[in-house]
Amino acid sequence: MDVGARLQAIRKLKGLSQRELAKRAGVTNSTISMIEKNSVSPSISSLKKVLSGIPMSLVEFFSIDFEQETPVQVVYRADELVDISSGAVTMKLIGKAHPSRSIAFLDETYPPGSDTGDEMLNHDGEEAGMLVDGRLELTVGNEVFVLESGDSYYFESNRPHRFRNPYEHPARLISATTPANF
Amino acid sequence: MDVGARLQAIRKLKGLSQRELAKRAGVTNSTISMIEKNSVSPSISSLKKVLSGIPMSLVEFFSIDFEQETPVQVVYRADELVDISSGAVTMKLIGKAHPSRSIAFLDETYPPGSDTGDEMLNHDGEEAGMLVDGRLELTVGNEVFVLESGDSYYFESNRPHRFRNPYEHPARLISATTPANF
DNA sequence: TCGCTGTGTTGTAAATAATGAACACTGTTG
DNA sequence: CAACAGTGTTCATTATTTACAACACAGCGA
Repeated sequence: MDVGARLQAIRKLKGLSQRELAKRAGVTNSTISMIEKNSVSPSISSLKKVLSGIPMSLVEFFSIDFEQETPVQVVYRADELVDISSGAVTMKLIGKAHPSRSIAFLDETYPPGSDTGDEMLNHDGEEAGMLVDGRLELTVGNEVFVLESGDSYYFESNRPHRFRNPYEHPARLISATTPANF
Repeated sequence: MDVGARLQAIRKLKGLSQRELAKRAGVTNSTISMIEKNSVSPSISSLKKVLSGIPMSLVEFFSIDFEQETPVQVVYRADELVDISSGAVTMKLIGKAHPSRSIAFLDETYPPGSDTGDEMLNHDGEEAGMLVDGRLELTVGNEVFVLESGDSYYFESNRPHRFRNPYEHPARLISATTPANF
């Protein structure tokens, strides 16, 4: 969805005219018009100024999702999960029919010897999980933990982290990440 | 945090020089320089073009949080979870030491005959969960489901929902809700 | 040392966006 | 109908941003 259509949709949702918004934002109505018609690409400062009249932040502006479809499916049977595995680790995603999920809820299985590798993620977000079977090694930052069945974790996704199973038995982990990066 | 500092921080995190990023993005190095020094306010299309060389979306760009989180507890042992039970249902919260959590990750146990009652939740958000033991009845809207071990669910929190265990054995559910309402 | 390659920082000219003042259109009101 | 207040659009001018090219500086190897 382009910037113009986005702005227009938001403006109309708020019940504002181009002139009204322009007045509140401290710009001219023609500016709003041009932006909405995509005949210009506004500068960050301009768009910020315009949005201040709503008011709305840049993040909100680009995040707003206008699709508000009613999610059809609620329950997913054990054999209905989407397999998004990469490598040895089995990852099954819950809620495949959900259009714009905000949680990535996974059922993960780490066979002996498996490893997610070192990830350096910068984006915002948090993740939590609980080990329901087996034993698993978790590294967050420069700390190494050994999770036993029933143990859990919670950390910021932007901290470098890694899961590894150096043990003899497979480990089963149920995890949740937000925002969903799948 | 301003746009210039933000771009510079991200660029350096990715280990790119101004020229390298400029080349990947299809702009000139001076553009990057000016933006980072805040001597200009780039247009949306320009910034988008620049970010495409990272690559990164506008949402991500404005969302990234550079605050170095104070190291908090990462791993929670099985006996360290916070019991937030109300009534017969046992609910244990993961990540008690986490200052401002965005996920409520719970280990829930429904004894035979237990029931969350009819909840009409107004708050926004989504929730997902997986049944790891027993059998549980889930009502969402006017639909009733019977979850077996390994089954899962995903729905919008604002839909009326209810969990109930009319069976003989306790049911264990692992769930995630966002945003966290605890 | 010199030359080279990388870095980021400037001028100046060309491209692009914002303003201010029109325009055309609609619905309302006397 | 005619005057009016509202809407969004368009155009010439002004202001801002971009590209291109040069510059200054730092590290490195012959």
